[in-house]
Amino acid sequence: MPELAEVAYYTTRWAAGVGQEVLRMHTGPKARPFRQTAAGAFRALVGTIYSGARTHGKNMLFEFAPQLWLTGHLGMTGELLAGPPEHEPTAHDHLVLYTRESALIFRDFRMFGVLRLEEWAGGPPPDWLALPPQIQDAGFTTARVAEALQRHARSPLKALLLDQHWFPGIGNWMADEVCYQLRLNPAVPAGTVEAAALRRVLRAVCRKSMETIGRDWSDPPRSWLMPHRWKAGGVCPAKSCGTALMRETLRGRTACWCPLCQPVA
DNA sequence: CATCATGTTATAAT
DNA sequence: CATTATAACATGAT
Repeated sequence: MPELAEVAYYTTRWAAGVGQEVLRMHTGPKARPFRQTAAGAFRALVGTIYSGARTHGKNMLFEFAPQLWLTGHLGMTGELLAGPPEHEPTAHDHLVLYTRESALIFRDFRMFGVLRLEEWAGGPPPDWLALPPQIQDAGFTTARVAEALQRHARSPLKALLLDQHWFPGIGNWMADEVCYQLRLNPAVPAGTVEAAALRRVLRAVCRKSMETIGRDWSDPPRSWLMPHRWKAGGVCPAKSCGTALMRETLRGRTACWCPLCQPVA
């Protein structure tokens, strides 16, 4: 499920444990969520203080003082929850951190998500700091967008938008949304796209998503493609359009677009 | 039973 | 080497 704003929202659910000591923890029996850091290593979190979270695209960083950092992402079906201190882990709760007042839960039935633990003093670990500029950041310049478009000139626009190195946090529905708002077919070659316009739409979509979904899971505007793209019989929300939306597999993912507003060129 | 799912990554092909 | 395309991963819903 999670893209930029969904990931941001999920991390806020762990705010229930901020400032509290980890009294005990639970790791589930499945190895896959722990393919990068062995499950046993997470015992080191017991006795630390959970001091807060931040996100970068779909990546999450949680600080446990002193100098332990829990990182990872939610894959396709991951989510974070806060439960009562007596929470009984379900089959899909791969990590549960218990504080005096709450249980911080990492749940992911499909297990494409991953959890890592890093020890680093004096701030976030180097691999976190080395992540590329986020779309919301000042460093996300038109020149950078232009470089991405040029280097992947023959790639379909939507496929490039899913590249986390260039467009951190963009996932399937956001990529479709950006194409829709640009009135460009998802399959147009990236090399034909105007960088400044793409940057403007990307930033607008990210900002509004964070203000709605990211803040309280409220709905993005009805004028967006997003609320219509999966509905059976979904139609283009543009005024005086109403055309049936198209769906087709592009580079292994389902793309959705309006054939009238986003013609194939 | 077959198909599909809001993601990432290794590997193959150009 | 750089870029583009595909398959695999694991599980549940339809």
